[in-house]
Amino acid sequence: MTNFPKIIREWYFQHGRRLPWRETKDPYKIWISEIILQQTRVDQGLAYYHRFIKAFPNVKALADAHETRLMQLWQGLGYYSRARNLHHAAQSIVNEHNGTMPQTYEKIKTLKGIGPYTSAAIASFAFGLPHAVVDGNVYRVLSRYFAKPIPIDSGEGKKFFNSLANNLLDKKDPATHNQAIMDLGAMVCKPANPNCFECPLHQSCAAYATGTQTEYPVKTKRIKKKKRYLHFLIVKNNTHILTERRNNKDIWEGLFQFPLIETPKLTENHEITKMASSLFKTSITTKEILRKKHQLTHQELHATFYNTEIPKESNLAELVNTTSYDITPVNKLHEVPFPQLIQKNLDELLNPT
DNA sequence: TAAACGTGGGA
DNA sequence: TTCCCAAGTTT
Repeated sequence: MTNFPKIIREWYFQHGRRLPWRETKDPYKIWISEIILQQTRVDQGLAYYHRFIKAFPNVKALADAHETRLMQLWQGLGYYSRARNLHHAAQSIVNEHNGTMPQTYEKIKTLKGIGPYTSAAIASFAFGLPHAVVDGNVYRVLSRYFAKPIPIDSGEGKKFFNSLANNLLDKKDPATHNQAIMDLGAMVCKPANPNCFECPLHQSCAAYATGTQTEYPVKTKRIKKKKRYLHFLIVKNNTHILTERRNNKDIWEGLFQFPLIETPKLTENHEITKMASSLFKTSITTKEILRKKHQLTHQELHATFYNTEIPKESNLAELVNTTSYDITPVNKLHEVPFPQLIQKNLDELLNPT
């Protein structure tokens, strides 16, 4: 038997971080914080949390919002399906749960974007219910502490660590216990270079005893990346510029971009000019202005941006063959939620040197 | 069940 | 530069 819960609890009272979503029991705020923090570091999510709560102080405000407004607030945070799911879930809460967060683990988990981890987090933090959170931190802490070589990305591993975490859980104060084990993972039992000397558990940690900390957690899958070649066309006159919303089941769904031509391999400018011409009613030329490589988890994006040379006084609506483009005032461009690949290069694209 | 979904920081 | 990975979920 172990006094694991008692040890991490005392450590947490001394060393745990004070974070805004820990100062409240409001299920709404806890929910928002948990979604923001999925696959995201506290440092990266903190400012987004404050902006989001300010813009949407309650579930009704969120449910009533326009999706593009959500995307503006989420811009730069990544995994944009989180924002769409948040919107969907807010409407479910308003329409089917009388505007309040459901109060059992199973019911919370039925909401879009809420899986086992987030449901346990909300259930324990907001309602004090005895459900152990199992996130990346918990997998790491437990797999090291017990030196368990079961892959955490297997069905067996998930089941094993979930039941282990629940067996260890302090049923009298699940909220503190859950915060404690995650904080320990984030601050001490870190992925690389864990601070074992200051870890309250090191005397009984099986990995520490054998110096094998960095061998855990075990994972099986390796990710393979595919390369994509994206060609964005800057089409603007004196006042306006063409944009389009990404709607297909693909990266950046719900965000905006400049008119895109995608090719299966690296493509020369004159080829792009030919392909671009079919989008327009008059003949145009394209001039390359910028190339960027952009890494995603599963894709390596090779982006090329082109200035499309058109008469300064062109009527953009009459210039193009399709209605799938939006005609956006250039002075409103800063309000458009773009992926970082575009956002980070906006100034250079609009004022090419 | 495996694969896909973003971004930025650190080694 | 390149790789790993961080408060996971969906399909």
